[in-house]
Amino acid sequence: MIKITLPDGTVLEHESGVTGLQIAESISPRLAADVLACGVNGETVELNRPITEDASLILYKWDDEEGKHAFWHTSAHLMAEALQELYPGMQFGIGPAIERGFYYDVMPPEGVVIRESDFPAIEKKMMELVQRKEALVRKSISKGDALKFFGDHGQTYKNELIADLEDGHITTYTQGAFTDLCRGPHLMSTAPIKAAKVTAVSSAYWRGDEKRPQMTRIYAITFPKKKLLDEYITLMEEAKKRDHRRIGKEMELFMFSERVGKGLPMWLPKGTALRLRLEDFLKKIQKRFGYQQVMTPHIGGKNLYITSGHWAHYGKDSFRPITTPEEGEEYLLKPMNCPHHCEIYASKPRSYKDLPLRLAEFGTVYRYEQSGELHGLTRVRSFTQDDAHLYCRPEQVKEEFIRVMDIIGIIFRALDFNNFEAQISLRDPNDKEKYIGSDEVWEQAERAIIEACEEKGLPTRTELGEAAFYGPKLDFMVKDALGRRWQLGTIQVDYNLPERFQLEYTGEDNLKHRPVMIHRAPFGSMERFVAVLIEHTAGHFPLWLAPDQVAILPISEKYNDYANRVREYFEQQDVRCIIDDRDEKIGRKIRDNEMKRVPYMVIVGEKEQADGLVSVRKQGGTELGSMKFEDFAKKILDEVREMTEKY
RNA sequence: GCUGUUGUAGCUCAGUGGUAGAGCACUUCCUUGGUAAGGAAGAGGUCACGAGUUCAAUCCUCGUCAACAGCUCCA
Repeated sequence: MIKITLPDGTVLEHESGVTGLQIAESISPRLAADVLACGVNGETVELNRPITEDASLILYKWDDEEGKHAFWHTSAHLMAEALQELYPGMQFGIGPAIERGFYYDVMPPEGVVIRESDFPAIEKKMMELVQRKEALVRKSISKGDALKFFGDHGQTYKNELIADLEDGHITTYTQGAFTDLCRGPHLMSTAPIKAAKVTAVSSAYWRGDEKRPQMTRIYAITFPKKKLLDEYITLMEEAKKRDHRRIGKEMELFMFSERVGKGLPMWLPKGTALRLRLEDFLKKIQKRFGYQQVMTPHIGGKNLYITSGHWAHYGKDSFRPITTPEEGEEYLLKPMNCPHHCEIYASKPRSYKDLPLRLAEFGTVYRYEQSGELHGLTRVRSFTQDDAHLYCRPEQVKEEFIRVMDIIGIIFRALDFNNFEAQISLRDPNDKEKYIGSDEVWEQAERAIIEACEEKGLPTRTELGEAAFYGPKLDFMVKDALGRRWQLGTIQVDYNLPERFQLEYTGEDNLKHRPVMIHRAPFGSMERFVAVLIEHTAGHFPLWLAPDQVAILPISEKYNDYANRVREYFEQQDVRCIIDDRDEKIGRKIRDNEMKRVPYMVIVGEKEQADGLVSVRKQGGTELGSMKFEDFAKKILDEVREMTEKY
């Protein structure tokens, strides 16, 4: 007999060789029907894998990540089986489960291109195969046999994978006529898959390497119930409606022009006003935290970037240098603000008493992003960083770092970004060539970040190889409407630029010392931040940011005069309002996008006019009753003050 | 940058080898008194741009530009 410990601490006794499924059956038939996979001593395995020793057991259902993962991983095999039947000679790469669904990288036979129009056939074939309720059979196989088997089937990509695997640890899974190299885990059979949708096709480099062949990547998602698929489709449609590119156009926040150039956004009046409110908000906070605003030019001499190391690192892939009538004179559009700020630091002798020196600038920078990377406002070629550089003594690094985390915390709280992730980005220890600076300073910088996060108790994820070339960073990531991750706030510790710019301060000991530099941008860039904010709020901005705060609707043209009087008062009080006063066109604008995202609507008619009132509704329809329009304006201003001043 | 898809009215999109359509928005008129409206009429387009094939190209072919999805990249 062996002991099986369940997550709630219950210990069950079972015969050795018992399976997860049998244990589920012994608990309840309902559970046995729902369970998809199980975790044995922390390893996710199939339900029919015999358990032969004392173990902790978790039964995973659809609602568990592990359950979904096994479900979608099995679905990837199912799709591959379908593709194998539909396209004989298809070669397979890898087919993992992802956050939402799964994909399979395939190399179609010569001349075959898979298009969106082929999706229904693939879905149909998958559902047809499911009817056979095929079991997934796991088999350990020797490296030699594996190479021979997949070689015989013309699967060169699989063999490339096998070549990297260790003999004795190779397993395959077979369902029906399809056998795949795979570690698992899987469902016991394809039977629970009740609905499938192929969602996209695109290409992907084999093993993520630009120099290797491009394979066809087919994305799909499956569900244990048809209803869940319908819900998913609805959800995706809803998400599309929140796309910042769409809302930005509707609300007239920003635009692009082919003639200006791709990736070069232009802020329209309403978008500009919104952005300026965000900037003012941050400026106020920064002032409190001891920052000083500076302003620097949009270009800098080429030598500046040779000094900083950016020319060597990015020069080739940047906007080309600007030349002048002067022979040999070259300027670069600034791709970041740090070198300019370093020159400000170096402009006069600094004492330890001057530190930390905090220089802030809403600095517009220009980067020649690959054309395929451009995406709405989230990835552009000109953008404004809410940048600042802190120059401090080495022993001040941690405290300064923590103070920046506090600022980011304030911003994220004020805008209700709760679902962010903090990521510590370190350098790739196997590719030190990519980075500048000695091991010693890198370790120092990495330690400062890790310790600061620990001290603040911030849960983080660590990514190797994601650091900037001059230093490690802490990034705050937020997801957009479609679940794509974007980096917003960033804090970077840098021992290298002070070195390259020979920055110094005089210490208490009257000797010269080198300051440490912290780069930081709580929003990241105004463009990206506003984009994510739009998707986060679906364009329903909080009152203090909303382009228009109140929509005024006269009940008929007779009350236009009164409505206009109300509007004038609101405008005097800096309450942003929009009025629908077009003669006899009652309610036209209301329906229109111009007004539908306005937080408050006031209705004015006979009884309001008589008593100097407005009837107030909140967006969405909640009636708030009537009140004096002066009182309502005050209420709005109070509400705004409350939102911004508590931070 | 790579692979694939797309580009038709302000917006969302349909369509055809013989010079173009819908819904919403817009303009005008009508209706509408507690409301995030309704009716009628009208106005809007070098069918992204350039070249080729053709008697004839918005449609077919090639190129350019831009957008979208994914990959690679992201100071």
